[in-house]
Amino acid sequence: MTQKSVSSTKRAIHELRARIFSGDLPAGSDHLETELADLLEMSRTPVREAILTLNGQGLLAMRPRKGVRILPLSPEDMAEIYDVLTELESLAAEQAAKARYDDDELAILTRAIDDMDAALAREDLESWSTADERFHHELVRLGGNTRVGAIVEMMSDQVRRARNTTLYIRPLPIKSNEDHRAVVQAIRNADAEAARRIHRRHRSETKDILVGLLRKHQLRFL
Amino acid sequence: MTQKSVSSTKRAIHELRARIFSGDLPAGSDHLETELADLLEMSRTPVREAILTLNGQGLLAMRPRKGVRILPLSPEDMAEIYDVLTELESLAAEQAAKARYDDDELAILTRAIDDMDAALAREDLESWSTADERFHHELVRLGGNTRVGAIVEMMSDQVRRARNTTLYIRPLPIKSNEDHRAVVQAIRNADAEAARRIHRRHRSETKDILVGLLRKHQLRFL
DNA sequence: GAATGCCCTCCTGTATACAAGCTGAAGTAT
DNA sequence: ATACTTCAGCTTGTATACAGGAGGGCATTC
Repeated sequence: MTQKSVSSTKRAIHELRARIFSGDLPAGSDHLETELADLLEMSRTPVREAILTLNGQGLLAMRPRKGVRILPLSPEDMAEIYDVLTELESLAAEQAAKARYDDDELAILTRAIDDMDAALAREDLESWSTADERFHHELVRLGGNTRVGAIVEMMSDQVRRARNTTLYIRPLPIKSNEDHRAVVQAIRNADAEAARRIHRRHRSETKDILVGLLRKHQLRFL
Repeated sequence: MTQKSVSSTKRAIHELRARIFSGDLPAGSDHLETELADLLEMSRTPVREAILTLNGQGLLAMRPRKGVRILPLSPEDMAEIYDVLTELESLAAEQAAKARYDDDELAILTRAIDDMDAALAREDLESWSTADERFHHELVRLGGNTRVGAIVEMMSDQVRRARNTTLYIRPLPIKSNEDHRAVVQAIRNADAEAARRIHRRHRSETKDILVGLLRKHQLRFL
């Protein structure tokens, strides 16, 4: 059973990611390789490979002899990441508009928007959040640049914890869907410049809100 | 001598990178872990860790049982990467302008520009290329966003081989420095919008030239 | 001659062994 | 009391052992 259906390394990556996002492995905490190996019930080797991978994705840092540190997120980190997301997602919006997708292909976007509306009506922030994430993810996919996709995913992972925290202290994102609809409309009209501009402003505003929130609530490290 | 001054894993990463860039490990070629371990005169473990790292950086792909493939670069890849570079570097230019650096701090940029001029006068393309790289790297550094820095470096690495190839078939980049100077001037004037716009156009033009070149010369995989 | 199936090789994934050097603590000297 | 030194333990980095299974080649059959 040396090679099972899914490799231990992959399991380690997924398990560790899940535990980081859930706060099970809290931001700022240190963990020895052996500790994590015991936790995941496997040897150090696949754990080490997972650590190396997650290190490359900016989720943790390897600090020789002090264990791996689950990287905390400061307001400055949040600002950096949202600046990257702003640039790359608005590029994606522009490219999606140029690709001239038909309504069928844009249906996932409008469905995500509808889901967000529904979730907001129920004040179900979890659902709103996942639908919002779906919208942005799908937008990037339609942009068609696989590198942009990979980078955006990585950056989204890095802010995931903070996103969950701010979700309940941020103002209700009621205006958000106006922007989303406008972006989709611009894409539908093949108005690349508008798609870019609108999405850019949208993301930029989100950044200001979230970073402001972290600063205001003194959430220095999430 | 289990832990020497610099770890085997780091050596493996650097050696492999160097050999990939030099073409010693050619694009598209496959290599078994054992083969690379023999080549670098170390055991499979650090080689494997290096492979994992470089895989995360998009330089090679792990293909179970077929060895690691040194990833070739298609014109489409080139286009993707330059689109990312265009967005993120122009963000950096914008931010650098907002940071209000004084002439001393911008000196590295102007020096890089002068070096490019000098290299061009001698038709020394190698030197021009390294100076150009210095300019872009420094611009990103002045932008102050560490994530942008990391991503740009990663993307630059991915196109490094192709860059070297196109260097000798592309038109002499004589107009390039006009743009570079204009960007620096905009940063000096704290004109963030201009810095962004000029650098954006500059990068976008470079993209068109290089991607066009690859297509024209049928360099499908570099 | 082509197709199918079986077998063997060999590569990879994982566990384990091991040594080296850092860290922190304890003890000593000033 | 503070600073310096030494020592022991522990973590990590690296090597190695090992098994499972995939892929390719060869043989057999139609």
